[in-house]
Amino acid sequence: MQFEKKELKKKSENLSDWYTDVILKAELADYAPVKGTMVIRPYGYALWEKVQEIFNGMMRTRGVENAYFPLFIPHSLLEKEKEHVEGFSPELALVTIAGGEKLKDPLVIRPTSETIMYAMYAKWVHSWRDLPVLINQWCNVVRWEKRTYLFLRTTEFLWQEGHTVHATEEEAIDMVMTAQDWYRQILEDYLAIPVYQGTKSSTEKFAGAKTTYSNEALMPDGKALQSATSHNLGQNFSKVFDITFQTKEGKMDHGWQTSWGLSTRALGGLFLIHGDDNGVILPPKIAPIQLVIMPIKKKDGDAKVLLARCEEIRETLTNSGVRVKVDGREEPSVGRRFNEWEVKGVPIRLEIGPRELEADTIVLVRRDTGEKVTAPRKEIITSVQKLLEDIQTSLFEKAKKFRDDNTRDAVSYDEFKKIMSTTRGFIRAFWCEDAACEAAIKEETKASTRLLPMNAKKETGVCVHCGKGAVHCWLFAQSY
RNA sequence: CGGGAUGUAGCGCAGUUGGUAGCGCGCUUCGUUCGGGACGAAGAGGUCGAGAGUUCAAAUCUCUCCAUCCCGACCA
Repeated sequence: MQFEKKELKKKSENLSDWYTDVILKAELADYAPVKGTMVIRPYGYALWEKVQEIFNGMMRTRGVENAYFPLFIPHSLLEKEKEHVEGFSPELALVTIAGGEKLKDPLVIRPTSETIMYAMYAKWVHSWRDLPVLINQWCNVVRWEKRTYLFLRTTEFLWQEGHTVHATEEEAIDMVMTAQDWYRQILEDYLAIPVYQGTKSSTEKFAGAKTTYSNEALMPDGKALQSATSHNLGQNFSKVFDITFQTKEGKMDHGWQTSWGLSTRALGGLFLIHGDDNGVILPPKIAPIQLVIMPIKKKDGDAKVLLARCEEIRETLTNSGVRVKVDGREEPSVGRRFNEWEVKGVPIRLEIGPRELEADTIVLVRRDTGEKVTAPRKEIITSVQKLLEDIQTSLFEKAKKFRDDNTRDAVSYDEFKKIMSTTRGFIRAFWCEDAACEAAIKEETKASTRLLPMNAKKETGVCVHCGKGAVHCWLFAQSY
């Protein structure tokens, strides 16, 4: 519950120590008994609920409905799509004994739900009239990663996975693009995380997908975080799962499918990007508490009047849609409580004491800059709303500037290597699109292809590694 | 799965040549405080990660486990 600021690690000194420290101290999450798992504590979960609320609203505009499919998947079902099972088998958790008996067909704890959902879709889809199928589920998935990290890579994590079936490929592609746009909005407009969007190389794409679209964000240490992905599955799965339908013309066809997911990992990116030495900084649009009211009590002041004023302010702001909390605790001391809210990243602190009561003003302090302003109480709603907007915008702008400043062109391989051994960040470079070259670059520099930017024009160039002809500039970076 | 490190009060740590456990913070109670980490007084809190061995005696020495964290290969 309590913490010492002097124990708080500096973000500038050691990013990963700082990150872990801040997550624990801000009470966002805590380590759980099983290695690689974590408890998402109420304050952290509130962020996830906010993401759910926003994303559900987006999905509704396209008629995507929520449903729930089982946690257990028969291993035989997973094996149906060859690439898919190969992609996931190293990280599967299997249930081999249940009810005291050894199972003939082990149960897989879902690493993703394509197989179980599509086995069901096959039962439900017969006619073009049954299409499109537009289903999303919010759930947990398990991937037995060797190396884990709070939020960014945990053995079990929460996500949404949307799975759709369409009558035509055009419609499926349109769905994927829509999902990509939703992700851009969530990441950029709400989490204030600027992203590059584009397609994955064939080695980096989702196991079983025709095309994978990604949203890549840059972290302060110059590594890229894949923050959400959308897949055009083509007919790969519908063919093995027999999702067939009769067209208007009376012909049989396989459904055209998409799947797309956003996980709690995005929250990890949020903490990494916006935090500072004093803790996390939450963008106002996603912050569970946008403003905390701190009454400053004085021995000779009238506590009742002060607290009544705080209540009044709370009500005024709440009615205008601001998420407010009054910190009327007697202990610990004011300074310490200031720091608690700073670690938790509450965007605005409102201070009110005898001076403000006297002058009928309030003091507003920004979490991101520390800037302190006094405003007339009458203008509180506009002052607060403007400040919240400013904070939201400036967090995004700051992150975007960092991302842009750390996106570089590499013409030669020496240049490429130099960037990777110094600043890292995104590198734009020609690549021949040969997987062997990609692997060699990764081996030698740690950088992998992140994506081919959307609407990338065909150009004439030579591969930064092998010197053979190349038609596209790809984005490279070391990934999380 | 390789490499490194660490397990002693809630957290951070100390504990010498083996002698039966301590410090800081936090926690509880009372009082005075409160505009950036207040103060006083009185308290509570431990199978020293687990097991085995050596010894009159083990937090300390030996062995075997286990767990966690960090660094690499795999990944949202």
